[in-house]
Amino acid sequence: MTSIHDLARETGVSTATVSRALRGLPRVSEETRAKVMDAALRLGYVPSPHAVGLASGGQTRTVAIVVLFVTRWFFATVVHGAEQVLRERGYDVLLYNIGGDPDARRRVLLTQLVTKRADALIVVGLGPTPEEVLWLSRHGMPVVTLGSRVPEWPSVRVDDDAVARTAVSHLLELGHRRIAYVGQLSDEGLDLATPRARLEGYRATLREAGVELDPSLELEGRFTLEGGHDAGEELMRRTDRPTAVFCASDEMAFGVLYAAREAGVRVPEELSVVGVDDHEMAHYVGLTTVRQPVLQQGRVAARQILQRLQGDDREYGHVNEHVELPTELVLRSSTAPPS
Amino acid sequence: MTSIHDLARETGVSTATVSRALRGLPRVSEETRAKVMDAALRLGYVPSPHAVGLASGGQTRTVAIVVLFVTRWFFATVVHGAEQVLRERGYDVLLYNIGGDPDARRRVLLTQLVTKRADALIVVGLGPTPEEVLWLSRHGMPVVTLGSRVPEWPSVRVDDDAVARTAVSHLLELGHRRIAYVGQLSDEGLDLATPRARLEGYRATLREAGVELDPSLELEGRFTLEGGHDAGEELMRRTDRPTAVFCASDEMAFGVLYAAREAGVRVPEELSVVGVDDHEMAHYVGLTTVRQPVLQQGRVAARQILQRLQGDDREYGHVNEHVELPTELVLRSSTAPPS
DNA sequence: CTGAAAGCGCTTACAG
DNA sequence: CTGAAAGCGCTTACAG
Repeated sequence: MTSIHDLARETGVSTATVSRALRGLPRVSEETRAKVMDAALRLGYVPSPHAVGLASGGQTRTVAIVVLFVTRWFFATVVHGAEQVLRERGYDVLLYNIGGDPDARRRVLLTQLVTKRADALIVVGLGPTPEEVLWLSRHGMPVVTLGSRVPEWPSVRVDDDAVARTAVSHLLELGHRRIAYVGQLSDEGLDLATPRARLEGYRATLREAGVELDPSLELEGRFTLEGGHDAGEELMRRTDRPTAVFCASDEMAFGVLYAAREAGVRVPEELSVVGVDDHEMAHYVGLTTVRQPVLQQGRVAARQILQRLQGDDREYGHVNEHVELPTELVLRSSTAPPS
Repeated sequence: MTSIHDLARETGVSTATVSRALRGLPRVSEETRAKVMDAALRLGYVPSPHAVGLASGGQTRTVAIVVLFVTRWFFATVVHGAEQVLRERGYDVLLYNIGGDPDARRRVLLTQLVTKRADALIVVGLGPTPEEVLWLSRHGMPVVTLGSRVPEWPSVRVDDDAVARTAVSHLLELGHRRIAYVGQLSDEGLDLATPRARLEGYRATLREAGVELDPSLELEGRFTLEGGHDAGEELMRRTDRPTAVFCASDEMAFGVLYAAREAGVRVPEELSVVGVDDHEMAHYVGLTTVRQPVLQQGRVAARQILQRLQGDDREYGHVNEHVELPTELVLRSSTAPPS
């Protein structure tokens, strides 16, 4: 591989001058610059990021994104949004998909990342533990969280409590009293802020409306289509079937809808279903849902990181430390008053 | 940040010994090793990847994956499979989502990657141009392609021609003669191998069955749900509606199914629909489809890269240069003989 | 088993 | 405008 020395030899100047010329620094004569650029092109010169990084203080121009499951619509969309903004600004994206494995989480967050392979980190969907906050802070890693919030770091999210309240209130207003919840009940050692907040929001809204909580109406849906379908089947089998279901994600809601159809339970006449996200498919299946801006959350998180890294408030305006994006109830044909 | 020098001073040995001790190299006394390890832990030592890379010949332990759209099920799943295998072996994944933008493609493939930020590259869904092959080869970048094939590099894929033949033959055998195609017709400057191969397969199968090709039956579906829906609507409006549709992806097929439902066209009585992928949702909507192993393609591509990078055939067995994974027709309720 | 020294490919004051 | 030289944080023969 051709190095800066080859260019120096080729053009008859010093490596220092080559370096300046290549990077467009001032105080290089146009003639010299042209000679150097030409040689670089001819010899197919490409700088070594390792050498550049070492010599100029360790920047990698890389941002790591840690997600739970790239294959879920929410996460894939967030990554898409963040990657786009970061790449525009010349940053590369290192993707870590921890896939619900607590070990992987530990390895990535507590070992891998601190290895200085990225300048900053976007954590999506995980509520960082105090240990993680301490460790990453100690190693000087700038972090923004997406979908959860800790006081130490900037964050982007929607108000998951409000999301649940919106959905459940809608069902209550329609006259439902037996309302099931399909979400994620067990954490499996991961700290997942979102499922917990939505479950709490569901419970609180019912309680405040004077509806007694029924633990048998809280089902595990694993935040997947299949999990939602399993939960739906379970619900359809019951003699005291609820009249409505609040699903903490659209993908789970789709599963419930399919289970209902298979069981011959009509939606919305016999069962109302509401989801969260406004997944691209929600429109087509007529799912009432609480829409959240997903792509935008990814973009905002990326901007917060860039601001932190480059400190240019001018370009992005003032980015709040804790950004909370609005959500909105989208009425479609999967909800109606109980018959 | 604490460096190898701090550890050397702290433990009273040379940096050379510290380096050996840290990396578990032989010829270090147990006592010394323990002292060094202890100091490293106490001082929170983390090696600088830049320094390591520079000193030991430029390896980054990073593999780049270039995809078209992370948000599409196929790509997200491939990334998931590849990332998992790579991370297990200690490699990080750099994700480039070029999003159908030819400029982004140029910038990433022809500029960014060659910058030595990754040891190797997995290209997903793009048919590399001769220029790209030449350029990346010249820069010594190991590449494997997924979903396309060039003679110069290993590849993993399914036989897209056979995929289309399977789907269309199924429809022909059911007795259909007017069979539409929904896929991607225009390339927009990207070289997409898959859409082209499926379209050609569709045409060839019809031709060989003696069915005259009707250009008005080839519709643009952009490989998205919405694109499929648009194409579906267009088809439903026609007076000479086809009796069957072959969609080059399940997501487009879902769109067609929704369009049919909205138009009151019954599936499969009045319209047969077959897709490609076996998307997780296909089962629930009863879509007949040609299943391809998606996760596995990602895993195999990762293994091919690792083999190339580490040259250990033992662990992975012999990995063929060009791997073609089998596909299979999955019969469900969206296809039937024309009425 | 351990150390001194060169070297990886750049950048960056400091002189001139 | 340009160059000599030190330095970034490691690894790696080479001696001992």
